[in-house]
Amino acid sequence: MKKETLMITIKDIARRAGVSVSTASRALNNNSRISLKTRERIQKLAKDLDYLPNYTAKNLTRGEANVVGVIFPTVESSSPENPFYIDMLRGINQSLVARHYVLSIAIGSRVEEVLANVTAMVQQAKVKRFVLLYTDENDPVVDYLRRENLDFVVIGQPVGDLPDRYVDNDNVQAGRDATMAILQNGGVRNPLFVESEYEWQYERNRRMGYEKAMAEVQLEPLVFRLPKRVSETAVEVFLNQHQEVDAVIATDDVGLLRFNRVWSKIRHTKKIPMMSFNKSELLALIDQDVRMVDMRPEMLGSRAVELLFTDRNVQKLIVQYEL
Amino acid sequence: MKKETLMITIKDIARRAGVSVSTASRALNNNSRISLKTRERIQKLAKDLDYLPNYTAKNLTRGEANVVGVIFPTVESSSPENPFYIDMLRGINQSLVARHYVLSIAIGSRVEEVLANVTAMVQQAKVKRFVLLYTDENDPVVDYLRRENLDFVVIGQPVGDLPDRYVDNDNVQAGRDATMAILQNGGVRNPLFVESEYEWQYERNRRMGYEKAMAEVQLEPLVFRLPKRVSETAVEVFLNQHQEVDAVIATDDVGLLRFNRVWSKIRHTKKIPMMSFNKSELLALIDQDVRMVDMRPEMLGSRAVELLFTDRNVQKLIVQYEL
DNA sequence: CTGTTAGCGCCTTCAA
DNA sequence: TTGAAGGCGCTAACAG
Repeated sequence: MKKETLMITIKDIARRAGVSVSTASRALNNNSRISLKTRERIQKLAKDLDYLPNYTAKNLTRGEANVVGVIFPTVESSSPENPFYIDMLRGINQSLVARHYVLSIAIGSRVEEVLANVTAMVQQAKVKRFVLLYTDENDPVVDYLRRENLDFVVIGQPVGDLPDRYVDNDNVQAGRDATMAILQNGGVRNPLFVESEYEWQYERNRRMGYEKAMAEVQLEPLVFRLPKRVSETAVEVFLNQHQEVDAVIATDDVGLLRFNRVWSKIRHTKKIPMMSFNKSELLALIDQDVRMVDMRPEMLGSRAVELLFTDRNVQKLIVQYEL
Repeated sequence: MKKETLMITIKDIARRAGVSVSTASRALNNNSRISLKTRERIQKLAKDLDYLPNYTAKNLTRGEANVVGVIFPTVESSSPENPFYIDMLRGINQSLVARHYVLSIAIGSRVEEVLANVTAMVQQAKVKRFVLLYTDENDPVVDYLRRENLDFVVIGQPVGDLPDRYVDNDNVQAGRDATMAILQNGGVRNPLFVESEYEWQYERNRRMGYEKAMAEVQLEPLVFRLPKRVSETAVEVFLNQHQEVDAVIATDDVGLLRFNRVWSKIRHTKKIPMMSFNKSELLALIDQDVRMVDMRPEMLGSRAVELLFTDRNVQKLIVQYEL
């Protein structure tokens, strides 16, 4: 083993402070059994000596690593190709650094890979806490976490009525607010709601909000689900049948982009208000008046970590979006 | 400390095998000082008992964590909002899992955050190996890694002529091949090269390849740099001045999308061959015959890890792209 | 309130 | 070729 150049341990602290190692340890951990005076003295000394605890040693005695595992969806189950994920990572990491924890990730192209990854983390690296960046029904990974009684928090509302803890936006409310906002534009009476073919939970919720808003103002809701294949015809047919559409709310940027492609082709003169969720540089590519609801992915990430370190009876946290 | 339900240690193995702990340890590490016979016997026993080494303990004695830190660019220095990164992560992780290593990430919105993140990893978590997902001149993070003599590999060719080890595609060759391929389309004589405003190293290289190819076939190269602001006018002006353009090679998908937006507006009848680097679902949004060069980000990731675990005099690895 | 002692799981020098 | 003993840095049970 290559010797560290210089590395201050509690031993050094103990010696220099003229106390035993255990006292030093307790003082550094702010144990109330040590007199406040010596605690402060030792903590100051530690700071002066630039003491940094060795977490690999701590982990050994704790039986848990100072690591939170972040689990990515596979390509099939979701779309990890989404910038949203990077933002969430940044938020997660920010909260972790503050707690002297480290972010580790589990990622793979198939569920089995991911599961193997997670079990390795648990069994060999002693990771006990996880953040899931997706929800999926009958997910073997979640099954495993539950079975092993590990701590985990999901980002995004779980589909069933499961007891898992989660962090999410209030997507129903967001859908409603977005609709109301777009109706502020003078004369808008027929905003179209565009959703993807995947029926994500958040899409369902945003649509509910949309429908709620439309009901409130006594307008007829109109929903279009983008077809699986990226083809123009379906959209074109729909738009021809619905000449009345005078605004659009899409569940995400790519959806709006797909829609706009057809719109600008067959209605190229006409500008209408458009709305999307999540800010994205892609929206700059749309030659329309686009507004967006920022779901604040960073905040979702950092709140997830907070929830993870709260006692287990706190079930969920809602993150406020920004219009 | 919560007691583990059941956890087999080398002690158990040693006892059941009737040998001492040190022999068990050595046998499991395939130390040649132990007779092949007992080595095999003990390894078999370990497997039968589902023995898994405790890496937090190993790490303590090794003085190094079984962790590789993956460092993300900040938003300013690059664009982490790129799906490319997720693919690289997947590749990196795949190689790491095989080595019983874990992937940790350092990410932040400002360089200082990232640097703090990295130093914490080094000092407190004993991480000694890193993969950088970006290159930047005068990067304090790289400075730190060099100064501390830590092992790191960069993905993407470093700008200066620095001694850092890196993994990259042969972008010059890729640019040449892409150009040659597009020239195969009957009648193409004036393929335009579209690059971003950022002057990334890989763009420069691809352009070099493009210019090389054009020189070889004695055609006049034509390069357009997208303006910073997402505005149509510059592109439009350029296209009006260059009616001859009959094919496009863009350095990335968003660039092609931006270009195509104008193209389809002012030349909407005309279809031309287009080419982009990196596969991307966004390209499906272009109503043209688009081909792409797959730079194989997963492979870049996994090769980076291999390089990281090779002795330091191997300087670089080139990953083959796919046309 | 503080010190002594043992131990977490594994590795490695030293001795046989 | 193997074993005994000590140690990595830190924590915790038990004394005093």
